[in-house]
Amino acid sequence: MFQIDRMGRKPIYEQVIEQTELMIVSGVLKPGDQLPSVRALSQMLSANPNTLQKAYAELERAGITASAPGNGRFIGKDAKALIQERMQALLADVEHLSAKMHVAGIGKAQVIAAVEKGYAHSQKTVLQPQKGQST
Amino acid sequence: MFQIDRMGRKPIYEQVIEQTELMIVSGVLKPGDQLPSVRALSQMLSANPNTLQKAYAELERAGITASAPGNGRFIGKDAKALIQERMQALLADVEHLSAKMHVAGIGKAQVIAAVEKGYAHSQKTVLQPQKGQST
Amino acid sequence: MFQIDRMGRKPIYEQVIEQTELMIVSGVLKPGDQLPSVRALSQMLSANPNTLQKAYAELERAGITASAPGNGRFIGKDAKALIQERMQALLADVEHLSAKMHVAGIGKAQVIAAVEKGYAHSQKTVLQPQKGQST
Amino acid sequence: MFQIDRMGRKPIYEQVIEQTELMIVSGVLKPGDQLPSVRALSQMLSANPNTLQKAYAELERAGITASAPGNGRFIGKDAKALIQERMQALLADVEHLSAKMHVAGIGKAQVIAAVEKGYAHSQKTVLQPQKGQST
DNA sequence: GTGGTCTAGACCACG
DNA sequence: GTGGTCTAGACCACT
Repeated sequence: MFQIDRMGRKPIYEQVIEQTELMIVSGVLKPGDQLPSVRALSQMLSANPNTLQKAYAELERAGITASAPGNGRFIGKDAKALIQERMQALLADVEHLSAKMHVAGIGKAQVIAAVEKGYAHSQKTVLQPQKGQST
Repeated sequence: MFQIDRMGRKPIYEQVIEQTELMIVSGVLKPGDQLPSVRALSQMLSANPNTLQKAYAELERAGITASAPGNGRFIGKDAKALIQERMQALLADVEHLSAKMHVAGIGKAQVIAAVEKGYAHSQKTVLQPQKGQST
Repeated sequence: MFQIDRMGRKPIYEQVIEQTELMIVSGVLKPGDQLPSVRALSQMLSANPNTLQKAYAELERAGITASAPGNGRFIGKDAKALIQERMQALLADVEHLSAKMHVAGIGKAQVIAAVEKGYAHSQKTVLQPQKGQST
Repeated sequence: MFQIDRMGRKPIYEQVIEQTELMIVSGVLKPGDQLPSVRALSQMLSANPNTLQKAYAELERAGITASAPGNGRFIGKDAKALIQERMQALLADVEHLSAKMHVAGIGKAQVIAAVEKGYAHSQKTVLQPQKGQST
């Protein structure tokens, strides 16, 4: 269910957040679904419960999940919309990367080809954690 | 000459590296040009000399600069080519971002529009440090 | 009869207590009236009987209700007075909130306007559980 | 500088957040000021560094502070405005409390008197942690 | 020195 | 069983 990369700069809790968000936005997890408990998830990933607690806390703060103490943690009603909205910010990243590549003399065609490739392989690619931002 | 952002996750030494590379690849700095000394730069940026030493060391390790002890530090002959090669890795980032956006339901057209925008404003954009990689 | 919010910080048993008190103090429930049994209420709210047991126990401890074993649970004679007395403590909360707002530069007029608004809409407002005490 | 109440429901990290915000909004702390380091504060309050880290992280997430790793943590430029905006939410609490008191038969005059009292004693009151929300 | 992350283990309140 | 808070102690990267 989760795929964690312990090496690499990206902290575990961020990976959990990102993958949870992707599962929501891609429909694997739906509003009302219950998330694995911190303890259960901590066993699955063999990570410390506190680390997962931190991940979940951040999802809750963003309004993506809601917790009912004693009952578990659930995906909120507007989770998908909230995430999609935040994902719009990725466009700014693409823009910035494109600017760098332009300056570096990389043809626009190559960049667009990369975009196409991403759209083609999305399922396979997205659930694997990326190795490390090369910037 | 350098524009650094003290707040924000990207470490100062990485910002110095990136901006130096961008200045080389965009032709502002040419092979044979001399870089400011660690001490001089440390005053310009009011940053710790160790920090800049680290940045320069990494540039040197990558073969981008060469130091003639006692004479200063210069941009290497193949600097531009080396950097361009490394920048190819950015394509993988674009691909990964595209995959995420596909899953999030963001249209391919929007992504390509962002690419176009990046290619249009490259000069203005690139020298400003980006706020934070959302990935 | 009861309106409970499962998400949100306020525990269910406190919500039951508070709403029971409000119904008493507002005259919806009168001394001698019988409360629903733990089992019945647990079905109505689809909540754990232990939770409601806890709520009732606290009401009883405060002298607001009295149970005749085997006969049910009834609202005590002085229930209203007792609750009103406890509600005086809310004045301290208002005072504390006012102090914070003063420091924050919020005008006294705005605070008083909020009080007026509360007094105007009391019926509608009070039976809905509040989202979260910001203090 | 900080006044912590270890008993009572309100967690330490929330108390630190609240008191920091109050110090900012009341002008004791100004934009650009440096906050005590997590380690220093952890000694002052004889609390665990992680606890304070959590408090500071939340302030940062809200845009109230900014951290420069290796340099310390500073109060952001718009800190005061951000907090004031959030404090507007307290008006809703006042309104809700007022509604409850109306139902409980507490005179509006008493409530307004409490507001006045709060505005009068704000300095003394606000820096002391409140004992416990009576609701 | 600074902030940030992680582990380990404990305790509490809630249902 | 659940989530939430706290402590203790460690490690890392950055300045």
